[in-house]
Formats: sequence, C-alpha cells, structure tokens
Amino acid sequence: MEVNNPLYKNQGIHVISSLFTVDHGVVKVLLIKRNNEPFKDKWALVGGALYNNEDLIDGAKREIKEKSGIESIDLYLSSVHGKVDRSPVMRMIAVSYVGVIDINSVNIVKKTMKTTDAEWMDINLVKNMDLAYDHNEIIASSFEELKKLILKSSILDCLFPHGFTIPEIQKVYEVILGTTYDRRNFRRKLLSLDLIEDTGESSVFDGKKPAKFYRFKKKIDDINIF
Amino acid sequence: MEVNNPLYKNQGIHVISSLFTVDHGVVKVLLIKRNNEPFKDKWALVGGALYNNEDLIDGAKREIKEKSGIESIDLYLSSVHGKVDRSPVMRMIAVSYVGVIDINSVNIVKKTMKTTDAEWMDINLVKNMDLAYDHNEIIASSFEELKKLILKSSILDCLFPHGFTIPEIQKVYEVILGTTYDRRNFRRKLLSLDLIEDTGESSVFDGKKPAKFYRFKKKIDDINIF
DNA sequence: TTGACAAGTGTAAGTACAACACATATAATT
DNA sequence: AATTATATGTGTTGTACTTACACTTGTCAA
Repeated sequence: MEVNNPLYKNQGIHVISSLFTVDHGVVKVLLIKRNNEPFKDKWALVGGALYNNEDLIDGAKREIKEKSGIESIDLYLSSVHGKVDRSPVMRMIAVSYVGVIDINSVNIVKKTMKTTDAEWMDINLVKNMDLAYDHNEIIASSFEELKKLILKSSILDCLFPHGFTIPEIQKVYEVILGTTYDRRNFRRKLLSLDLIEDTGESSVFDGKKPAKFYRFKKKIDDINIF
Repeated sequence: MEVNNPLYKNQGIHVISSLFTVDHGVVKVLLIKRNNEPFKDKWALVGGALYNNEDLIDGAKREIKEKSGIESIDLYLSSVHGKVDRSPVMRMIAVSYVGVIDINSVNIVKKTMKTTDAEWMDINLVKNMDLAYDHNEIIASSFEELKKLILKSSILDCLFPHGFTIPEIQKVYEVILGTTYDRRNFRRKLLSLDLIEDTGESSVFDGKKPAKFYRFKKKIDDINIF
C-alpha cells in the first residue's frame, strides 16, 4: 500500500544498538564514524534504517554486521526515541537495543561503505562527545538498561567464552554498576541470582588458591520477548 | 525527503494505548470497535498512526481523544511490537503506552468517524477475544507493565480524584496484582514506597473508625522520560 | 617446611518482611 | 450515657535476608 497522506508520509524506523564491553576495567561502547550525510564525519552508534522484510531485532543485527562486522550477538530491547526533530532528513523513530561484546573475540571492521572508522570509546568520555542524532541520549538510557540486565540476564555471558571465576566477574559488575562489593557477600549475591553454574573446573594461577570456574546458565526466560 | 528505496518505503508507526480501570473489583481495559479496514468490526485498543508533526506520546494522546473522547491522561511507555506481518496493509511498528482512567469521571464516546462502539472489557475476558492486529499481545505486555508501575509511580492517581484511604486502595492493588495482602503489612509497604502522602482529612463512614485520606505525591522523577 | 596471597567458608550483628495482637474512633443500640 | 459492633490504625514478635568481618584452604615461591 502506498502512503500519500502527508500527515504520515515518509516515516521510518531506526534500529540502533549500544554495544558495550569492559576493557581493562573500563566500560566502553562501540562507535562508528559516519561516511554519509546526515551527520557525516560524526561519531554514532551502530544502526540504521529498518528494512520492510525484517523484524526489529534482525534489522538491528544486520546493521551491526554491516557497520562493524560483528556476526552473532544477543540483543536486549532498551528504549524508544521518537522526538519529531531527532532526524534532520525525515521522521524517524529509533528503537534501541543493548548488547555486550568480548573485545578480544571480535575484529571490528574499521571501514565500510557507510563508515570511515570504528572505535571502542570509554563511556565516560562519550558523555562529553557530540554524537550524531540523539545517540547521546540513547547511550545514556541503554547504559541504565545494562545495569538492570546484568542482574537478571546472561547478557555478560559473551565476555567469558571459556567461563569465569567469581572474583574475576566481580570486577566487571563493579565497574558497570559503579560500586564495590565485599568479596564474600558478592559471591553469595551472584549465586543467589540463579544466573550462573559451576563448571567443575578450576583456574590455576601462580601462588594462589585456584578459583572455581563458572558459566552462565542457558535460561529459557532469558529470551527477549519483544 | 521522499523515500524511494523499496527496502524501507512506506513504513509507519502505530501509537497504541492500553487504558486500564478498576470497576467494582474487576480490572478492565478500554476497547473500541473498528469502523474501517483492516480489521473492520473487530475490537481493538485505542490507537492509530503517528503523525509526522507530533511526538510519540502526543500522538498516543491524540488517538485516545479521537477514538474515545478522553482528554487528559498520563501515559507510560510499555513496549514495542514490530513483527513484519503485524499489519496486513503496510509495515507498521507499534509503540505501546499504558494509562489508567477513572471510569466514573469520563464519558466514553461510543461512535466516532473510525469507531462504532467502545467498551470497558474485563481483562480476563479479553484473553479469549480475537482482537485486531497484535493487540492481544500488546495488552498482555502492558498489563505486566502496569503491575510494575503501580509499585513505583503515581499511575493510579487518577482513580482517586478526591484522595483515597489505604484500605480502599488496597483492593485496587490486590485485584491488579492478583494477590491479597495483610491489611497492616500493606499499609507499611505502601507508605514505604514513598508514593503517597497524608492529606490531613479523614473519611466518615457509618459506625466505623474514620480512615485517613491520602493522595499521590507529585514527583518530578515520575515524568516519563521517553 | 614455611610464607605469601587470594579463594573459599563461616558467623554475628543489623535490617527488612511476614504473621498476628492490641488499641482506637465512630455510629447504632440499649 | 454506657455498650457494642466494626473497621481503622499501631505494636510486637519471629524469621529471612543483608552486611560486616574472622577464619580456613590451596597453590607457588623461597
């Protein structure tokens, strides 16, 4: 069906992903530098216009692959942004997703048809950058969503493809949530969330007691229903 | 700007509201009967296509007014629905909102240009109805959102334009959450949520101790940020 | 064998929550 | 005016969960 009513002609949907990682104790988000107008040469989140023949989350994943090369990733719905003037070109609604990536197990494609650079940016520095569109806002709400998700989903799973020890993952929780926890209480808290399970294996470091390896459970209700 | 790329030509945004009320101890949702194709003569939630010149929440409110006559209402973002085939006409993304209405303080307009009927439907009966579009799904997720919202926002405020007593509002919480609470523990719980405040007045019923009147606080962070 | 170090386990104090008893205010009744 | 019925409002106790901190355990290096 062709739309001719000017009241709602030429609308579109952006699917935009805030991809986070933790690198050397710093939370970073993946930004790309745009090669096209609008906002040419500005840093932006990975994302773009949804196609007619794909579901929202599939569109988000396609855009991630196109603009960064990242192939498989779990995405979680974050928020919706729809201010009238958020795009200078035409009316665009943004549906935003959150994901986590292991910086060591992917190679980010720096240049594509639509990008001239790609970088993992310190979340604290991003606050002072002037990103394309309303991507500053989107990152802010996605980071808040991330804080909730790490306490109720397996979103951090991919950071530890070979499992993790509890003291190790504690640092990740602390840097994301911006707090510190008592070592012993954190163990109890994390185990009580029913997200992780013992692998039976132990790490062997130098001169210290070996730590048990854990992994995230594959939970059915962890699937994003939207 | 005119869109010609068939990949994302002719997309649109639905703004759809699940308006709940509690009537004689039953949770009800406002449905309208459609007068136009698609889904002519089917029951549906109030909502429609977003205009280019209005923000999402303003579009939702305009649609509510157009299709039910309800003028002022607080809306809260609920969910996003974007399956490829959710509209038979063209590609439509639905942004869904939740609101609460006092059934006694509004007159629902039964017939409009686009509707032939309007009715407050028992939420339990709605589960077995075959609504237009994916509105069954939307109601389900909106009702879940409502359950969260009554514990952290003033969404129930409009149900009690002249204030409420705690035993009175307890029944509303119980029917929405599908539980019962100990009278005395509920009082403490509700007061600890920091949502309500004493008005200084008391109700006067027959032969019983008068109950204090409370009202919802006007909180700044209660504003919907999306 | 001992020391260093971090992992892992335990324990006591404090806090939040659930179950239940008691006191209070009103109007109808005696 | 005292009594009674009824539902509101406050307190209290026991339990579970959280927080703070002490102790034990397993590895490598000296």
